[in-house]
Amino acid sequence: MGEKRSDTKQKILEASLKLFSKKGFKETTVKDIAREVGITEGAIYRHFTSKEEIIRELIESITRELKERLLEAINEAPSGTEALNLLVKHLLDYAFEKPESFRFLNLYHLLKEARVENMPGELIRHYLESLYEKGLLRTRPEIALALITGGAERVFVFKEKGFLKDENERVKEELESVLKELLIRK
Amino acid sequence: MGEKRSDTKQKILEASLKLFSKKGFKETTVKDIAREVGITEGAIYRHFTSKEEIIRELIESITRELKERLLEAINEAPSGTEALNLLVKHLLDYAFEKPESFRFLNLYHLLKEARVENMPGELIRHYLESLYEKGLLRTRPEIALALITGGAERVFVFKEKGFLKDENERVKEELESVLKELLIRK
Amino acid sequence: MGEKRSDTKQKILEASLKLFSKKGFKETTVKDIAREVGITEGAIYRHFTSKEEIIRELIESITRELKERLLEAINEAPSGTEALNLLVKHLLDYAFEKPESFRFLNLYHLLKEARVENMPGELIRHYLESLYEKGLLRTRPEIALALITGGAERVFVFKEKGFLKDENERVKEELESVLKELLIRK
Amino acid sequence: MGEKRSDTKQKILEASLKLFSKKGFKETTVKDIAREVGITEGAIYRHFTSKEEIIRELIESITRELKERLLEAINEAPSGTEALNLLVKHLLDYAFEKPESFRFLNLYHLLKEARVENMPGELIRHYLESLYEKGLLRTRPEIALALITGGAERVFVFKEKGFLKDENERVKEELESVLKELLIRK
DNA sequence: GATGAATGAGCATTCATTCAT
DNA sequence: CATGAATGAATGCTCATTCAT
Repeated sequence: MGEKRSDTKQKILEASLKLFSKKGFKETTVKDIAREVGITEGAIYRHFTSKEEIIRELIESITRELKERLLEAINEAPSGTEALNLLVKHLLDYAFEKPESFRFLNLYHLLKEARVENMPGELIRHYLESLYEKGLLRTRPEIALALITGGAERVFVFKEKGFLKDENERVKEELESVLKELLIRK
Repeated sequence: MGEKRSDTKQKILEASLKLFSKKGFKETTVKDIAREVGITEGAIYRHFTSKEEIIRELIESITRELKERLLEAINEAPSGTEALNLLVKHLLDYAFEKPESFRFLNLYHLLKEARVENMPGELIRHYLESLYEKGLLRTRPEIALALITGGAERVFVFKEKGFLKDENERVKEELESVLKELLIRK
Repeated sequence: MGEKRSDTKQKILEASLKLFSKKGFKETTVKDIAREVGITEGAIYRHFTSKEEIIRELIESITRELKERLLEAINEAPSGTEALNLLVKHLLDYAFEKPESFRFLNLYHLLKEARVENMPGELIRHYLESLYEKGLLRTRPEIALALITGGAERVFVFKEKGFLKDENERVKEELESVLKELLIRK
Repeated sequence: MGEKRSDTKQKILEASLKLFSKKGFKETTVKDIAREVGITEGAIYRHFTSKEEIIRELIESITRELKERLLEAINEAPSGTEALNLLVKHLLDYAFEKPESFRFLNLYHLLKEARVENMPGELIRHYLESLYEKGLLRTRPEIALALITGGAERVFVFKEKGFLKDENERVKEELESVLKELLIRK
C-alpha cells in the first residue's frame, strides 16, 4: 500500500542518479529522466517541484548515507590506527557498492557551489586532523583525504573507460592496502 | 610572424578554458565566452565552426602539451626510478602551473566520451607498466595513476572550496613527496 | 430537498467567482479553485465538465439574477422617471451587495466574446431608449448606460486600491444621487 | 539608420499593445505577439528580457504619455472651471485617439497589482480635490473621477460590441458635454 | 463522490547557429 | 573581421483534463 505511493518518486530518484552521474546535470534533461522511468515529463512534477529539487534531494540523501557509514567506522574502531583502516575501508566499500552515488557526489562538488560543511569529506578531514596531531598520519589530513577520495573516484573513471579490467573486489583490495600503507605512519 | 593573426582566436580559447573548467560545458554558453572576450557571439564563428570545435581544440592542445612534458620526463631520466620521480614531478608541475587546463582535462574525461588512447594518462600508464614489470612499482600501474591524477585533482577542488589554505608550493611538495614514497618500492 | 445535493457544486461556484473576479480567468487555475474549496482537482470534474463550464454557469446565473432585479425595478415603477430612479438604485444595490458578481460580469464582457443580447445592460439600454424617446433622458441611452455601469465599476476598483476610503453606504448614495441628477431631464 | 534599429522593438510594442488590450495578459502568448509582428518567438527576446518586461514598458510609456497630456491641460487653463473642462477634454481625446492604450491601462489596473501613486488617475484626483475644496465640483473627487474614466472606458466596450454605432467624434462630444454638466457646479 | 497520479498540449525562455550588413 | 538581429529546436515547467482506485 504505502509502498506503491512513492514507487514512482523512488524510480525518478534512481533514474536521475543514474543519468546525472553519467552525463552531468545540464546534460540530463527532465525528458531524459521521464523516458528512463517510463512516464511523461509532466508526471515528474507531481513528485518534485523542479529538476533542481531532484538534485537537492539526491545530494542530501547520499551525503547523509555516506556520513552515517563513516561515523559508524569511527565509532566502531578500538584504536586510532584501526579507525583509519576502517574509514578507508568504509569509504571504498561505499564507492564500490554505489558507484553512481559516489560519482554524483564528486560531480556535485566539482560543478555546483557547495558548503564545505556539508561534504562528507569534512567529516573525514576532521577525524584525520586528530590522528595527524597524534602523529599517526604520514601526511597532512587534507592531502591524505585528497588521495583517498581522488584515488577512489579516478579508479571508477578508469573502469568505465576500459583502462582497468580487473574485478571490483581485487581493485578495491589493492587500493585499500596501498592507501593504508601510505597513510599510517609506522 | 603570423602570431597576431589569431589574437582573437587565442583569446577565445583562453576565455573558453576558463569558463568551461569553472562551470562545465553545457553550463557555459557561447554568449558567456563572447562576453568574456569582449566580442559578440557571431564573431566566435569567424574562428570556430561550433562550440564543440572549441572544446575539441582545447582538449587537443592540452593533451598534446601535457604529453610532451611527460615524454620529456621519461626521456630525461637516467634510470627507471628517477623517471618515476620526474613523471610525478612534471605532472604536478603542470597541474599547479595550469590548474584550469588540468581541471578541463579531468572534466572532459569525466563527462565526455573519450578515446582512452588519447588520454595523457595512457602515456603514463604505459610507462608505469614497464616499471611495474621491473618490480619498481609498489602497486599496479592503474592504481598508481589513479592516485597521482585523482589526488592532484582533488587538491584543487579543496583549494577552491577553502578546505586547503596553504600556499601552492608547499602543497605540491608534500603531495609529490608522499606520492613518491608511496609508489616507489625501495 | 435537493439543496444538499449540490453543496460542493455551490462551493465551487463561489470559490470560482471569488478567484475569477480577483485574478482573471486564465490566471485562475483549476487547482486554485480546488484548493480554495478544500477538495482536489479531480473532484471539480464530478460537478463540471470543464473550467469553461464553470465560467458559463457563473455568467448565466449572474446575468439572470441581475436581469431579474432590473425587470423588477421597471415593473415596480409607477412612472417613467421613477423607473429610471429605481433602475439606477437597483443596479447600484446589486453592485454594492455583490461586488464579486458585478466585477465578474465586467471582466467577462471585457475579455470574452459575448453576445450583446445576453448582457444585462442590453435590458437597461432597451428601457432607456424608451425613456429617451419620451424626452426624459438628458443624454443618449448608451452614454447614460456607460456612465452608470462604468462609474459603478470604477468605484470598486478605487475602493480596492485604497483610493476611496468611505463606507460603502455613503459612496453608493452619492453615486446614486449624482447619476439621477445627471440623467433625468427636469 | 537609427530608425531601423528599434524598428522591430517598436513593432513588438505595438503588436503587444493590440493583443494585450484585446485579449488580456495571460491570454496573449509570446507566440501570438511574434506571429503578429512576423518574426519568431526567439527574436522577441533580443529586444525584451521577458514578456513581463514588455508589459512594464507599455504601462510606463502609456502612463507617462497620459500624465503629460493631463498636466498640460492643468497648466494651460486660465481658471479652475476651465481646467476641469480641459481635463475632461484631454482625457477623452486620449481615450478616443488611442483606445488600445486606454484599454490597456484599465486592464492593467484591473488585473495587476499597481501602485496607486503611479496611476494617471491619481493626478486627476489630486487636482479634482482642489477644485472640490473651492466648491467647484458637484460631487466628491473620487466619484467624479470614477464617472469620467469609467464612463469613457465603457463607451469603448460598447463600441466594440456593436452596442454603439455612432461615429467616434459624436460620441466623444456627447460624453464630454454631459460630464462637464455633471461635474461643474454652476 | 473524491483522490491523486498521469497525460499531453502548450507556454515562456534559452541557446547554438546563421546571415545580411 | 565583427555586429547583432533572427531562426528553430530544445528545455523546464504549467495546467486542463482523464482515469484507475
